[in-house]
Amino acid sequence: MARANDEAAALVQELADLLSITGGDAFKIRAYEKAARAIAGYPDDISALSPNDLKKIPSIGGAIAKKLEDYNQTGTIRQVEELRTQIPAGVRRLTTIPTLGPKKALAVYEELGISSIDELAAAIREGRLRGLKGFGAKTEDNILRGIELMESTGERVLIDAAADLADEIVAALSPLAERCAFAGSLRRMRETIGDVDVLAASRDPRPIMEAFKALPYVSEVIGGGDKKTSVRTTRGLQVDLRVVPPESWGAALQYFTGSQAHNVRTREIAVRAGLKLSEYGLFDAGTNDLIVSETEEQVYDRLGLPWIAPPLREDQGEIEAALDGSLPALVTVDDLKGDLHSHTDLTDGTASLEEMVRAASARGLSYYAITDHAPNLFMQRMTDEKMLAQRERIRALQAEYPGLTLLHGAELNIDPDGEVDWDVGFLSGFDICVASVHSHFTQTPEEMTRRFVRACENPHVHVIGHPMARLIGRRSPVDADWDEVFRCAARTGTAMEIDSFPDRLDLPSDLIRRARRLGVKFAIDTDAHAVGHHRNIRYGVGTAQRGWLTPDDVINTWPLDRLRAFLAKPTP
DNA sequence: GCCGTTTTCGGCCCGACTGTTTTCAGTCG
Repeated sequence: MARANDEAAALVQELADLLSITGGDAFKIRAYEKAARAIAGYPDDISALSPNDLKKIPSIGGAIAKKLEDYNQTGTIRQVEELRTQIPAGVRRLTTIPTLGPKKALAVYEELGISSIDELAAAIREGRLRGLKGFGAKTEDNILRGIELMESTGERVLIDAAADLADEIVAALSPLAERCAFAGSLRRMRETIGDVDVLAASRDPRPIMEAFKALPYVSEVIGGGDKKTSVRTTRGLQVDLRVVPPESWGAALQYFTGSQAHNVRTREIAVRAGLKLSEYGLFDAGTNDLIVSETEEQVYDRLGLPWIAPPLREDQGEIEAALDGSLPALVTVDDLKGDLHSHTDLTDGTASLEEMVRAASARGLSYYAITDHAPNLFMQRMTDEKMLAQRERIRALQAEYPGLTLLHGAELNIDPDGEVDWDVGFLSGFDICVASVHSHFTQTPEEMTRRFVRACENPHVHVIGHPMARLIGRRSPVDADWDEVFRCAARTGTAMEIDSFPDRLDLPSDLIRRARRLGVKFAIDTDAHAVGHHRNIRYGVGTAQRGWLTPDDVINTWPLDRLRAFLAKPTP
């Protein structure tokens, strides 16, 4: 995604947030929020658009187009700057605490002058919120729990923020280096990233280091020499750049990709073979002669191992599997033939049916499911009539896409008892149904387990969407006896979703491995709400790889006829 | 502020849940 779109979207979203704190018109605020999503999800660079073209973007009218024009010319939006002088940034940060919205944030700011999360936590502990209208013991409790949840992710960022930054840095430095790539936890596709590691190969590090320090989004140079420079970006993320001689590339990439536990294991193997492995290469321990270092493949090969894909490098059994030749042939983005979960502007998506289908076609998919929300998620205002009308539009649109089979589906809501929207008659009209938990997140594990089991036993539920319903850093996963749920999913032929949204990545990789061992099949979906969300598929696939999945484990790598047979579900 | 097979004004994302109240405000999806 173009950086301008993200920055402009963030400014418009900030405008919405600030207005909600100052008590602006609710409809206006929603209009800004919708516009922010539209900008972020817009496929082309908005900084290249004229005011007239800006207005053609859905949800962007004259007023917001003018603000975007302001952004294109000045790099900011005047009204945002003005509101910032009234509401400190810390107050807006307060609204990111779960259960604390704009009204309560304004109250603690105006009554007690609190404008940071730390101050708020201290004030609660000192009992200074007592007596404040609308704040009771439970509220205090919830705020403290929310702060704790946020702090548990620490300074780490979601994978898409790190990946976008790393891609940009690699693109900027590549012309100056013989090779350039990101390594570290990002290359291993961990779900959150603490700092970004970039590796470059060159005989002349200095120009690369200088270019790196001069990047526009670098706010602070933390330190640096000839081999390594560390900076902090304007968004607070630390980036380490290491430059190595070209002949050390493979060993360096292996070393800086980690994980540390994986590296300990590979170095042990080297030692036992009379070798020494470092970031500079694989050496003879006796003579110190360099043996190999140019590619990762050479390094692993000389250690008697096949190349191990980075997402597996966690010392979670990959060394043993490599030694006995049982490493999985991991699923890749190219293996995917379809996407089974997507939304349009009929519910909370920002793109039309036609735009979403065009994007799916551009991905080279051979089947694509439209799965808008079902009526029990009341805010979406879904009706039988709307769903049936959408089906007609899909059937008509199909004629334009001979190579792409369009499936009509829905994302059903699993209610507290495990029931879903609509009766059997209506459900049987869909090609595919995803079913997800969207409410009652705090049931007991027993209730939650029963709920999922009942959903899996429903012959019209094919995929359990984002099963843990977590939002990384914002909402804890729901609690269930997952082994029990997975056994039921395997028995009933219900797939578990791997939702590719960077703040979901759900199922997470550890549970994917558990589920796979119990015979579960998976669907790697984008859950796209905008054209641009299709790009998130790389994170879902990365998570699947961390879960050791092969194409055979993933139903949307299968040819359509095999998928359809799966969707028929076995009769109990 | 956006939008239009209800077309330049009037509707739009409303109902459930929680925690605070004692009839409802705030938050969330």
